Amino acid sequence: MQPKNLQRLLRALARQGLDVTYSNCTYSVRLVNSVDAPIAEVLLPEGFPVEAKALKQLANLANVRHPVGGCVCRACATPDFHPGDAGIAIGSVVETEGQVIPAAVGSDINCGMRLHVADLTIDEFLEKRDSFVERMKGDYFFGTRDVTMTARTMRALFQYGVPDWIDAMLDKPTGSVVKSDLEQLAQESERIFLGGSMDGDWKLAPAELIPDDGLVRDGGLGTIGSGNHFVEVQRVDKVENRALAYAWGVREGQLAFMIHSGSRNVGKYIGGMWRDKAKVTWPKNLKYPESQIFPLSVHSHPELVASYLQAEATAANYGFVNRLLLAELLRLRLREVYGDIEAPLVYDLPHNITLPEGQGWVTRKGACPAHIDQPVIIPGSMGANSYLMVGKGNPEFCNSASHGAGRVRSRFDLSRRGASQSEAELGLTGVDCITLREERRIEEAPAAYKPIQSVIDVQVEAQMVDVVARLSPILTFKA
DNA sequence: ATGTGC
Repeated sequence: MQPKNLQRLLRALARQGLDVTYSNCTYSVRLVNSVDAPIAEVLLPEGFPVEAKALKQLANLANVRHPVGGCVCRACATPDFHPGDAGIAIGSVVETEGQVIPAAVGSDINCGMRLHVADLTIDEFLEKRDSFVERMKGDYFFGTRDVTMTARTMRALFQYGVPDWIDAMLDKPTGSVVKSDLEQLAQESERIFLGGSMDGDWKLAPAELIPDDGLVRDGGLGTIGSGNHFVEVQRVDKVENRALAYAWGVREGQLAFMIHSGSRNVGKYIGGMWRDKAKVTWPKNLKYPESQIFPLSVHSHPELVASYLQAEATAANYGFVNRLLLAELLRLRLREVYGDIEAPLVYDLPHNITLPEGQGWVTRKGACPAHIDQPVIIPGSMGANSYLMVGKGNPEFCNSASHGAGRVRSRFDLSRRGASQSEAELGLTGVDCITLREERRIEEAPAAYKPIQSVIDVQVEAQMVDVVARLSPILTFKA
């Protein structure tokens, strides 16, 4: 950006109550009237406009402090940063001590990414594409999937996630998923972030999903969800780090599939409930903070902090199992159509979660953990490349990376004006999107997002991550 | 993000 324009922009931001400086693709921001709050940093690819609303939301987040005790030690945002409609920007990371901020995770708890590879060439895949797609449409769109389980299995899922869910399934097998190899699933759980297991309390999960006995009727598990969620078949296009790709079982030319989904209605329920519970802990004699972001303080409500973390964990566990089941359905159909091929898990990790890190907690909303030597999965928008990366553990950006390319046009804007734009203008030419809803293709069209390459490049330059492999899209399921 | 809203 031209220095003259930049100066004008920074002055305009100052008039909106934001103290912003710029250096080396990084905006440093805080509220003008809050010099004691930590300065939050935002890395953005050069040439992209910075959104005042998102900067204001980030500065608000950095400013959250429970009057009884607790603080934000650090806040930052990743280059896919954009405003969120619940007062927290997507792409925000916040480190706290003595307090947790339920709203900073929001309702999409344990939204995350899962990647598998398969030894099948693209030509072999495309030969029977239509038959494969029809089966997947049945599973993902028409509810022909069958992932029933006993009430006891559901309690195990909420309490400790993937490993205990597998144990309970082995004990009392139910539903079509028993056709898959549960022992293999148990071995694979070491390739899931935290083993796919967080310390939950099933009593804090939505009660209607846990009957006293009998089978659970749950419409959420094994469903993609809407918005930017997807299941995509891809090709391993280019390996950039041969040693790591080999260690992770990834080779050029392989078929891959990538899953972007979360905890569905469970996270929505838990997130909404605890955002409200946090508000109630604000001291009665003090006026609410202007940001309307409420923390839970360890100093005043230690039992609520512990319960919130356990409640969040039930939703996180549900999210891990949901992605596992989405992958398992795909793997079952892959075997039906293409024969008995392996499709091993590469990695599964969340980008919407609170984790104990350092002296307190790190809460990421639309930001991927990128600790040193750990796998990172960054999806591009529909029709664009996705990336398997490795974390570099950069403390300046809270050991984090982006969770995608980042919106530049709102869903509303696309649904209102997108319909009148051509396929080419929306960047949809050549995109194979399987969906029952035409508006989904438009709302999530490539034109709604930044180009992924510049978002990847700026993070590599900032030493947050390195590229391991580039993946190109073959076809995308969007519900 | 959400069997949604503008």
